[in-house]
Amino acid sequence: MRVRLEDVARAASVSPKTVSRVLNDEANVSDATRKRVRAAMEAMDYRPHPSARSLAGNRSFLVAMLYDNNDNPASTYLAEIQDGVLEACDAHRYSMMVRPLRMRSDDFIRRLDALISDHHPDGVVLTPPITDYAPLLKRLRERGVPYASVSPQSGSGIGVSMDEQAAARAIVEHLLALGHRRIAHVIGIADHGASRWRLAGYREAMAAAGLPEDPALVVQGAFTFGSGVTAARELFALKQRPTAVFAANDDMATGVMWAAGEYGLKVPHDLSVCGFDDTPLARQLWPALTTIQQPSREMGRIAAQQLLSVLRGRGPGELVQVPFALQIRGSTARVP
Amino acid sequence: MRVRLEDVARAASVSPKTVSRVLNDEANVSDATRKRVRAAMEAMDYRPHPSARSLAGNRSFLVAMLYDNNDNPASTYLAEIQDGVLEACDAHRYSMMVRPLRMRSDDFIRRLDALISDHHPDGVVLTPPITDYAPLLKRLRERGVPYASVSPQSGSGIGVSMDEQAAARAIVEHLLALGHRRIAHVIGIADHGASRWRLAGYREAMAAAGLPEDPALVVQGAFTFGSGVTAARELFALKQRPTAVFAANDDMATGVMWAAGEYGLKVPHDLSVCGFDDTPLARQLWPALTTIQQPSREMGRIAAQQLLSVLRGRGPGELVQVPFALQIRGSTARVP
DNA sequence: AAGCAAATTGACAGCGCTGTCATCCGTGTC
DNA sequence: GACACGGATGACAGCGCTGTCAATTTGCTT
Repeated sequence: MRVRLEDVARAASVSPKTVSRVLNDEANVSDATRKRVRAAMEAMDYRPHPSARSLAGNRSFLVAMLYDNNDNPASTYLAEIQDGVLEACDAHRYSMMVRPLRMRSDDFIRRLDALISDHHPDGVVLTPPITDYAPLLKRLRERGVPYASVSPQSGSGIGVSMDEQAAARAIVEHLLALGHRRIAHVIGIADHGASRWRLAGYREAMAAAGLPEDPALVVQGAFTFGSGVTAARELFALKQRPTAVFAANDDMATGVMWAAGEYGLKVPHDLSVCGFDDTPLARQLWPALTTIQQPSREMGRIAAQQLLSVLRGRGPGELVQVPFALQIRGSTARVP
Repeated sequence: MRVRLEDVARAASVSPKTVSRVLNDEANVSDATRKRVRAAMEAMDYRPHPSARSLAGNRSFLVAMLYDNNDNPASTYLAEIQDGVLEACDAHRYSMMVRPLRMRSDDFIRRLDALISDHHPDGVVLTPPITDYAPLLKRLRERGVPYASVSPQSGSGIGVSMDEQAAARAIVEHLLALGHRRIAHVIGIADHGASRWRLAGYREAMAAAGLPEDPALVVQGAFTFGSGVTAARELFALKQRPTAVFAANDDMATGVMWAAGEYGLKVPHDLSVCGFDDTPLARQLWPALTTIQQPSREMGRIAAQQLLSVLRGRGPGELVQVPFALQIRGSTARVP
């Protein structure tokens, strides 16, 4: 039937324990033995039984990816993160499970506890916006579950982040360089780190250009297409319309472009628009959207890699900074 | 430390085996005993150790959801299915893992085998378009892994489906009722069941209205926003423009609306547009999109429930048909 | 060549649960 | 009242692996 560790041991003329050592990359196995065992495993197509490993070794080889399904970011973004996490887990033969958690709900902690008790993940990957939810982090530490975060607001811990503020600054500087002065900003959901950083970058660039902030040009959105449309209508109703709009994400930027169409404004001739994220949509629009490319998939992978590094006893892990890329496309042009 | 089955047994003054019986809802336990054991489990907040259960019982309590990451449908759709599957699995304390598989790739079967050998799922949920990939189904049967499908092309097996052809017919009939005669259709990716059914429904409705098919009005798309834009430009370039466009999904319909804006066509005044899926986007557009509501989340849940019914020995499972709902919104109006 | 520490290997128990099979008990039958 | 029978319960081994610790071998040193 199934090939067991014992069978490999017999084939390689060593004890089961030695095969176990090779399987787990432990020290104190001679090169010759290691090679022999590896060959036997290969030849027999041996697959360790995860439950047996887990039961005996008191570890699950399981990583849980947690996300907020209350007001979570675009599903595209999460799907890409998930892909990256999965890729990293696969590489080390860890399995991955995804778990939605309702951040604002009362039984958040109880559900977290249930997750841990029921599935025993060796570690978890946190995605925005739950990367900074204090009760969550506290409980994870109490229960001794290591975690890595994608774009945490606090610059500490392990995981991956991108300098979103610098990216936002860069995109606004791009608009400034095109001669724009009345540049509007559509903010994302209030307490998300992404919203804060992008707003901060906008302000920083405007201030550096010596432009006083005009409160009328900074409007609240909610990361959705619809909120972009609404925000844009508000901006277009102004006596002094902006000549450029920087929306905190691509979905809202698309909404702004949509609203521009309604008002008979041609993009980019009458209005420059830019977003943030470089979703697939950004390239499909016409004109294509100037935006910031955020390597979501890779960020997922890196976060998981850092976590795995800890789980596998390969060093403490770190907070890796990934570079952003300003994608200049057709939706931005010189000021009319 | 951890509460084990043995501890519960002691508390309830029964043997471990009896607790095991209660845990697994087995027969031959008296009501009194069952109640007593349940109470003890509750009181001690007992959580069975999944690996131990799995090892001893030779089952994993794991469901794998397979999807194609080659040309998969919108990530929103998959995310919703995933949510539904997860919900059903949670309800029965099964865990779920997601696995992307590249349908066209050479090592498809090898990867599938690896998945099974490495993780031992008790069953799998198949999502479009891999619901009908013959080599996959064959291998699953060979290895004795039960599966349930979401919207399989063949009307057999267990899982969930929706009468997409009837839905497409209904939406085209809606356009016909509004007086439209030159109705165009934008097809989805060629070999997907969704594309075929929706096209068939379109044809059926047109034929029933006595309208001969005009090949120029049926253009190929690829389920993406961009392909919708391209297809629409093609249609708008026609000497005799359509007065209505039925796109095979909302993303493409959005592309059509976008292109209409480019051409100075007002929706719905100059052009009616409708889609299929009722993605969140459909409601956010202005005008909001007339479309078919497909309960993706629920479909995921139902497919998983059918699978679980088999896994838990609760009957053979069936192919459940869910109803669709025609959502009439602002994007369709009487013919000009 | 003896002596010693370090590297390598193996024996064995046990992780927490379930399958198998034996035992026990209450009920109905004649 | 003896017997059969089915339902309820328990004893015990073992799922496939790893932790612990002891045994053995190797490589140096003097």
